[in-house]
Order: sequence, then structure tokens, then C-alpha cells
Amino acid sequence: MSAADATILLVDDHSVVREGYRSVLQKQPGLRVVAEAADGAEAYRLYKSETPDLVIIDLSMPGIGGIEAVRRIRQWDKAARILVFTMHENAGFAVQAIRAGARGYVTKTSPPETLVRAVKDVLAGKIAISPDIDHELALSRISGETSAADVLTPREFEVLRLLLAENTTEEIAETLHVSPKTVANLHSLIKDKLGVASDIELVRLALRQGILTEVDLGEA
Amino acid sequence: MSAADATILLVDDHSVVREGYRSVLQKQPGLRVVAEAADGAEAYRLYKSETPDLVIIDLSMPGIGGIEAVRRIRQWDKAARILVFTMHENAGFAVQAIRAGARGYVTKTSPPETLVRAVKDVLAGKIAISPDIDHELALSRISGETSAADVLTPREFEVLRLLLAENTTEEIAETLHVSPKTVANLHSLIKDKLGVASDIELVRLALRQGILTEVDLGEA
DNA sequence: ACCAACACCGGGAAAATTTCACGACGTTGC
DNA sequence: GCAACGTCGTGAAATTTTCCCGGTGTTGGT
Repeated sequence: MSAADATILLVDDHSVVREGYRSVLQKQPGLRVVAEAADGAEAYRLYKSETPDLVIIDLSMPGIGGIEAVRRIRQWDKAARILVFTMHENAGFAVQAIRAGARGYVTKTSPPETLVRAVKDVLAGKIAISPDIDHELALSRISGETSAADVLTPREFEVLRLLLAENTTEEIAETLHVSPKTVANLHSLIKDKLGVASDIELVRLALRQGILTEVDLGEA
Repeated sequence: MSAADATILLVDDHSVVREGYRSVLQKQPGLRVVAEAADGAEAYRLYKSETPDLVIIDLSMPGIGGIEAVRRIRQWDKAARILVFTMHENAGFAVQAIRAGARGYVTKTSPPETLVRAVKDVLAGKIAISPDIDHELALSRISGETSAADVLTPREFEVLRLLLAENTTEEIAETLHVSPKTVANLHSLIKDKLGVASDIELVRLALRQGILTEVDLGEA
């Protein structure tokens, strides 16, 4: 490893998965994994102490999610290069991630070459999106349906995600370090923006748009 | 690698994740990954042709899911040793997987040692379950989830169905020829009986129990 | 540099709702 | 007969939702 190697921070709550990234990336010359984090808060801390050239981050993680972590890192360093690598094959998430400041969005079903390609593209200053998501985005452009991701701000989307994860207003306020009042206000605003009157409709809409998937549901 | 190595089939739809397993397992003497599959059907085919000593399989995959794959493999070979390795930290899935014939259930949040331990245990003929799921199982044993159809009176169940069909309190009152107040009272009582605090949890529970199915959701 | 637009945070107060306590009525089953 | 329960509803308190407001910080255009 030379001094000119690009440094990378890996963020994923599954340690064996991090091992996978590491294994794939280490085969590439010029790349060096310098740190790993298992959740968003830790990622933020490590970014500040290590200031790596690139962050590769998952979305669904305990505590603050990946989107929120992206937002915070970019707030701290506007030049941060962040590549989202996630299981969610969903245009909405991609839109939100890019809006929050990510420079790339690659799904975990992609072959390793796609990840490597995206890493290099992002390091070169380009925006990298995996082909399946490109396709999804094209489709949603065609159908013209206004999705949650389109009308919600990153913060609102994050609150929505936490609401769907069956947290209470107080727990969410705690997680995001804001007052419960703010969460309640956002909850109300979200419903307004999405044009639903009740929480029940809200969940149904989230299911239709793939923000909440059936596998997230909990015990059978 | 000696002829006495235990042979392993890896099944996961994320290639980079398979790379992670492989990397962790290859550090262990006596273990050899001989095949990889990206979905349930391929796993079944490969099992029949390779008859490995152990299968490590994910649950959420395209096509036939992991549970179904477990069932088929066990149907073909009653002695098959299958270890489920998944992101779902969920007692219900674990129960289903074990019932389908899996000999182990480990979550992806577990450290690599736990996976390695489980692999050895299953190869030794034991049943291996990661600590977090053990805990979940203990909890769910204590407070089993109340089945909606069980504890609700017919009238309450009917109101629940109408609530899920995204009707307002007033519309339901109209439909049932009762006062909106009664519907509101029942709504509250239903949540109480089912042990949920919010409407969001209510919908989730209904989905889990099949009262509301995803096909009811309306247009995409 | 300036301004407009917007995201974000939360207080205050009105409006709506949820929840609780309490009856009333009818049916069922012992 | 009567105890238990489902059903329906009222009133009042408790809580939540909603709306309106001001403040801050950032972004983008002129």
C-alpha cells in the first residue's frame, strides 16, 4: 500500500458483510480500507477522526439510518464522497440518498465488478448508480406517480422511516436529538404532503412504494 | 485442503456477501466452500449434484425463498444439514426455519466467531441458534402475540377490517349504522386487546397475521 | 452582496381524537 | 333467574394532531 492509496471507511451493521467488501476491495490496487463502523453514529465519529477519501455505507442500520448518517457527514464535510451500498432495490431510497448528499447508489445484488466500478467513479468525482436502479428510476419517471421520496425532504423521509419501524414519537425524538414536538409536527407534515389522512393510509402507501417491505414486519 | 474437509454450499443473492462468508470460513481449517448459489432453486439443484456436508443459506432471496429451499432440500435428503444465516432478527422466522428442517439460525449482526461456532456445532450434529434469537424466543414464549381473530369479537373484527380498508371513522359508522363514537371506542378497544399502541403497529400486526394482504393495497 | 426560497427546529393554542368510566340493552348458557 | 358478555352510546378528561408563528442556517440566483 502506497501513501497515495485512496482511504475507505466501511459502514454496515453486519460484520461478515463488511468482510465481504473488504475482500473484494483489497484485490484492487490503490484502495485501502482504513476503518469500519457498525452504525450511523459510529460512522459519523469515525469520519471526523479519519477523514477517509470515500465512505461505503449501508442504509438499514440500528439507530440513525444511513440517510441520516450521510446527511450528517456531508454537513460536517461538504466535500465528503459517500457511496451507498444497500439491499434496497428501490428508486425512492436512491433519490433520497443522492439528495442527502451521497455520490453513488449500488445494490447488493450487483456483481462485485459493479461495486468496484462505482467506487472508482465516485473517487473520480462522478455520480455512480447501478443499472437496476437506473432502470427503476426510468420507470418511475415514466409512470409519473409522485412518490414519497419526491415530495419529502431528507429529514422528513428519515422520520417516516422511523415511524414505520414502529417507534414512538418520543423514541424518534430521542434518536434524532430533537424535541418530541418537532417529530409530531413532522409526522403531521408528512401525512399532509403525501395526501393521507390517517396513519393507516400512511402505512399502506409506504407498502405500495416499497419503503416498508413485508419482510420488515417482525415475527410470523 | 484434505479429503476429510467438510464441504459447504453457500446460498445468498448478494455476491459480495458470499465473498464475506467465504473469507471468514476459509480461515478455518477443515472447512471448504465447494459451491455458491444466488437463489433457492439453484441451491436445490446444486445440493443434489454436490451433496455438501453443510448448506449456509439466506432467507430473503428472489424466487423461492430460503424457507422453501430448506424444505425442498430436506425433502430430498432427510439428513441434510442446513444453517440459516440471515438479517432477520426475528423469532418467528427462526421458528419457521427450524420447523422447515434447518439445523441452525444465526443473524448477520452476529460476529464472525458466532457463525464459525454455529457451523461447527451443526456439523457436529447440534442445533445452533445465535444468542440474540435465543433471547427473542424466550421473550415470545413468555408473551406470545395475541392472534387478532382469537381475542376479538365478531363486531370488533369487522371494524378492524374496515379500518384497514382505509375508511374513516365516519364512513365506518355509516356503513355499520352506528355512531362514530362507537367506532372510535371500538378502535381504541381493539388496539388495547391486541396490545398495540399506535395505528402503525396495528397495520403491521394485521399484515403479519394475514388480515390485510399486500394484494389489497391497490394500484402501484 | 443581496434576496428569495426552503429545510429545519420548536413554542403556543385551538381543534380533534383517544381514552376512560359508566350505563343500558339484549343474548347466551348454566 | 342471573351471571357473563357483546353491543352501543354518552360525557368528560387526557392526549394528540393540527395550524400558525418566528427564528436559524443553507442554497441559488441576480
